[in-house]
Amino acid sequence: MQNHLKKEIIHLDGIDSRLIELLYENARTPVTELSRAVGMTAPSVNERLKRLEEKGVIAGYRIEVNPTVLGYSLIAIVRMRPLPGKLKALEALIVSIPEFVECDKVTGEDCYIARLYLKDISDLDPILDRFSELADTNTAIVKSTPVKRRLLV
Amino acid sequence: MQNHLKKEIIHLDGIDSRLIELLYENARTPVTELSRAVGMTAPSVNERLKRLEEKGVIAGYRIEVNPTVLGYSLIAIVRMRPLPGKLKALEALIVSIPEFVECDKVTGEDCYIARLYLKDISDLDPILDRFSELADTNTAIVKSTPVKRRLLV
DNA sequence: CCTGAAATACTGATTCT
DNA sequence: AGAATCAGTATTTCAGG
Repeated sequence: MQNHLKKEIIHLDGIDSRLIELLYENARTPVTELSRAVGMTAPSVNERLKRLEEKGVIAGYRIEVNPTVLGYSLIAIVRMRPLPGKLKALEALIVSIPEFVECDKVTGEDCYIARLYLKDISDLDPILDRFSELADTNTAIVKSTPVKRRLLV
Repeated sequence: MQNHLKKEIIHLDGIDSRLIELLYENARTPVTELSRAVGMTAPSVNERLKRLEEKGVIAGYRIEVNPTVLGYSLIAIVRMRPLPGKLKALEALIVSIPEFVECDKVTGEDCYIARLYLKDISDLDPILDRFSELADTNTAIVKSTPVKRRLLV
């Protein structure tokens, strides 16, 4: 017997996949337009969306904000290895700085890998200085993004 | 005279910021509801949204899909350094594999940093094997995500 | 999953400040 | 220029099958 605690995997049919694709392109697409695209009525599509939300496939509807337009012209990837006893403090500091827009805790030598948005390269050092007592850091500047965050499948 | 080619920085007032916040929480919020939240009429809010789209602040409306529910229970961060003469081929291979949902080209020793979704740890080696002639790779498994991709500001 | 109808939301032209 | 009002369409959301 399989483990049914939290491990149920959802399988999407062709119509669900298409709906997800369409909504990834434009999450504000009206249900009536979606329904035309998949050859169904609006209430049916609405039900499917509700189901996809309930099952957790659709975790949310978000806007994508372009940080460049707001003056954040640089992205850095910062890897951090906490100094002895500083792990909790390190993580708390990362979380508290809004310019860190994402951070993963990982296996291996580096403990944290974070994505940092900057208005200017001169903003980098003041931020990294705040970590000098907490971690060894290694910073790489993003030159381009060959794959922009995309939908799996 | 300032440079007006591509470098104009947009400044948001309080209402724009609030609209962006609300739409980040739920990009399908009806304009009428947004208008109630910010104390304006629906057409005014609609104009603001159009302006934010035109200026490029709002780059798009997306859904957030939960990969775990679809069976992708592991995330890996893969750093890659191309072997001599293999840079183009390496980038092309990364782009061609849908499980790489994001990839940045960066300064420093590692040339690429990519995010890889996996159904199972046993799927890792077959994918990395495809890179054996193209790059030295370094893989870290994500244990947790202290900061989930969030809005700047 | 569909039909049909009621409630709600969107869109634009126009006016006002 | 940006915001309000109002009227005409379009969309969403239930009911019932």
